[in-house]
Order: sequence, then structure tokens, then C-alpha cells
Amino acid sequence: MNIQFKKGVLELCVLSILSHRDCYGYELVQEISKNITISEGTIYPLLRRLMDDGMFTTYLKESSEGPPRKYYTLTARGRQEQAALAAEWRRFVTGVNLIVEGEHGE
Amino acid sequence: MNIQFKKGVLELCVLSILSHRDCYGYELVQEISKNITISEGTIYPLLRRLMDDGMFTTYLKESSEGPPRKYYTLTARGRQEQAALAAEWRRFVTGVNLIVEGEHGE
DNA sequence: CAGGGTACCTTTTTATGCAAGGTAGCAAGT
DNA sequence: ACTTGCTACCTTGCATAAAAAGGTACCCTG
Repeated sequence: MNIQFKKGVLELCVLSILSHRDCYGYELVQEISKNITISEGTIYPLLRRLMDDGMFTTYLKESSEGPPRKYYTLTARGRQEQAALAAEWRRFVTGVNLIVEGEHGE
Repeated sequence: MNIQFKKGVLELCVLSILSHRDCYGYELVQEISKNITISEGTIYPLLRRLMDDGMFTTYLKESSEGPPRKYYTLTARGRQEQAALAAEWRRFVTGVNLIVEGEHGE
């Protein structure tokens, strides 16, 4: 998969999944991987960045299948950002499709 | 506009426009700008890179409105790449939309 | 106690868009 | 003649974000 396509979009993906329910990092990788390829080394720096930007808070929860999981919960700011990014994504895709399709149906 | 979204996509845009007709660099900026924002300083390094990759050939043509224009013509390789990138773009958008929309209609 | 899956994390590398700058041709106005 | 503004080409240095590669540690099974 084209790596460059993902720039900025993974942020939208993380925020979108968290807008439905709380997840821990490893789980986010698995969720996103269902639709687009992502490597584990990508998610943690991304989560840290979004955390620093105040997009979510975290809490730890024990697991019987391994080490404790760090769950992420969206803040109001995070929800706002998700909505804004999603809207911009839709506008962007529309614009690109017009260019790719040739703006008049080939 | 989110700069990151554009990563890799501008390459697809350039190839797509050139798959319809030959253009010169400055013209490509104007065409792309109709739908998504792009700065002039972006197009020339991109054109050089794609040129080095054998995506197109060039020819000069005089203009009465300024300096001579350098037109770009897609090679067979360029057409192939355009089709491949467009297909990947569509797959990618589908995957992202599934994540953003929540995969079940919210 | 070794292996495999879960789960966290960091550092370095690579790719690409942008800002800012430069050169030059041409036309219109003063 | 000179300035302004548009056309049209180009380059250098910076910022960003994903990946590769690596590390730590938990838990269960054989």
C-alpha cells in the first residue's frame, strides 16, 4: 500500500474509531488493519502526539491475556477534531476524484 | 487544507491530468488548484522526480504570453502508473471510509 | 524454561509538500 | 525608459509523519 496516502489519514482513523468506543493501542492497530495496512511502530508515536494535543485521556485496565492495556477516551476537543478532520477528508476526496476522473466522465 | 492528505496524491493528480492531455507545469498548478490547493514550489520537484522515473517526455513550445512552456507527455509507463495509482487510491478511500463511517452505518 | 502471542514503547530513516527565494519573458501605463 | 504585474521556469531548506527495526515485559502452553 502506498505509504504516502496515509499521511494525516491515520490520525483521522484513530479519532474515528475512538469516537465509537474506547480502545487500547494494540487494538487500534488491529481495527485499522482490517481495512488499511498499518505497522505497530506507527501507532504509538501517533497516540503520544494526539495525547499531547489534548485529544484524549487514558486509563489502565488489567488483562488476563498479557500486560495491562492503556485505553484511550476522546475528549470534547477530540470529538470536535474528529468531525472537522472527517469533513475535510470528504472535501479532499471529492476534489481528488474530480481530477482523477477527468471532471466530465472521461 | 490538510497538507498531509496530499502526500502521494499529487503524483496521481499530475498523472491523471496528463492522461487526458499534454500540459506545462504552470498549467498543472492551475488545473489542480481548481479542486485542491497546491503551491507552485511543489510541482517542479515533483515533475522532475516523475521525469527521472520515466513517466513522461517533454517538449518546449513558444508562448506569446511569457517565456516558452515546457509540455509533458505521458509515456506508456506513465499511463500504466496512473492506472495503478488510481486503482490503489480507490481501494484506499474505500478502506478509510469504512473506518470513518464506523463500518455499519453509525 | 523456551516459545509464542499480547501489549507497551523508542530511535532512526525516508518521503514529500511548502515557503521563500531566484531568473526571465512579455505587455501596459506613466 | 522604467516600473508593475502576470506568465513561466527553477532551487534550497524546513517541517511533518509513517515505517523499519529494535527493545521491554506480561501471560500461557508444552
